[in-house]
Amino acid sequence: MIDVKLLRQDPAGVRAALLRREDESLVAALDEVLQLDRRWRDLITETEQLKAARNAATEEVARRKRAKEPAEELLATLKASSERVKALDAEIRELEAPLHQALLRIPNLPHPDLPTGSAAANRVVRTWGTIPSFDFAPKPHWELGERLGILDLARGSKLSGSGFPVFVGAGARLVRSLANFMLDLHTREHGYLEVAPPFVVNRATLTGTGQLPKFEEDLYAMPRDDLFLIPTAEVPVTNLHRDEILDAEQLPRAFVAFTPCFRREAGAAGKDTRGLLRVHQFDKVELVRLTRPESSEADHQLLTGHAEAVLQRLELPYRVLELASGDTSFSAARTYDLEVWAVGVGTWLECSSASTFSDFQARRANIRYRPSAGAKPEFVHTLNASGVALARTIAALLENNQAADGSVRIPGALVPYVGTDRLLP
RNA sequence: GGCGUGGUGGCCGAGUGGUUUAAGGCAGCGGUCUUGAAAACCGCCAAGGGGGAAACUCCUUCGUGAGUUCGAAUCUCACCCAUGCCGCCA
Repeated sequence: MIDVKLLRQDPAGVRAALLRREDESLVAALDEVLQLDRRWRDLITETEQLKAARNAATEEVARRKRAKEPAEELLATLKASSERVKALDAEIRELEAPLHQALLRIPNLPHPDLPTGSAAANRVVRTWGTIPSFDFAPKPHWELGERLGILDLARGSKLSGSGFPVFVGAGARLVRSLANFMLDLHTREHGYLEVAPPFVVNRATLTGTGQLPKFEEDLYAMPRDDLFLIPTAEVPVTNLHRDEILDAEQLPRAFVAFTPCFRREAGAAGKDTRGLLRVHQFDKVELVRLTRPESSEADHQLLTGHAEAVLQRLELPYRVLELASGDTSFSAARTYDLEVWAVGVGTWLECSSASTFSDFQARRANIRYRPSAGAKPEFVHTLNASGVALARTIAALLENNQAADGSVRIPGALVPYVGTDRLLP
């Protein structure tokens, strides 16, 4: 949620910042908020003056009752003013719901340093590793996976529909190995606290991180219980401290969680959907940090580095993209995408997204900290990065490490986990 | 699913219609004392919002919502959450 006070102070500045998201409809949304807020403040001022008078009179009634003095004429006037207050309160409540809803649908302000424009304006920050070359035509991962007997897309479709891959044998073991490798790296070397959260969450939790109310269509829902499957571990983990006031010494908090992620991918049909490129369920190791505002930018760099370390140890060539203002997601202020090159499909695959949300999620989820003892609570900054998503990483691993005979080399960092250095057809 | 019990500030916890402007304690902050610390004692310590240049001032909040009343933490109704026992169950 953006800061309403900032919007009141500098509506033109906020409007200009939001327009960098390349969404013209935001002008009307902001105007609606400003108008509702103006009306709300007028009403609240009037009502509070009335209430102050009423409270004073009520106290006088109490005093007279105790002193056994008559209070009938006061009670009569109080009845009238009390009814007036009740009517005004009702009017205020009717304004607050739409005001709050409108605010929840306004995205975060993009960081001033972002390149302006749509995805075409995304900036390559750096690249790492060497793209492998072959003296044969490299196969896509779905062919390699079928041939190795580790990936069964057809039976996944039978069970649940397309986009629900089944990993079998060494494939299932590879999934487990990757999860353990990443969790070990982040807990032992990067200082993260491992969390095993629920995969099913309520509306308040999804509102806290920004998926609701605007993106309900993207979620798998269980209407009978009004619960949803998590699209990412970011949702339950960021919300761990929802409605809490943390001590300054508790920051930064650094969590790592391995969970499945469920995404309806509504409207994405047909685009890059083959094999493991875009699926409805995939596993992901997620990193989440809660920081003091002044250290969030440095933390963002650190966090991105932690995700990169995974790809480096897996020997996967990648590039880091800084997303342009129009390509940065709803809640984020700034995002670096990590894209791995996959030789079989011949494209960059997004395996991680490392974002800072400034105080946007903290404001929604009401996550605060006390800068020093006795000081006013302030909102923390929240950040997260995939560290990393498994499906596309497996696609790249299979494709980049394939041999002419269809076997696949396992990178050294994974060998202790997988128990072999090569998968054979 | 059935029958109970409960939800009060950062935490614990008292409070059944009007000096509750929420007792008391813990934690925290400041002070006295002390070579220093602890202890003891004294004081300060909820959040959100409105108005104001500021000093300050006002309003709201006792799980949530609705109701009764001049007035609700307290009474009524509904819901949510937690918890105990029973039932079912990996």
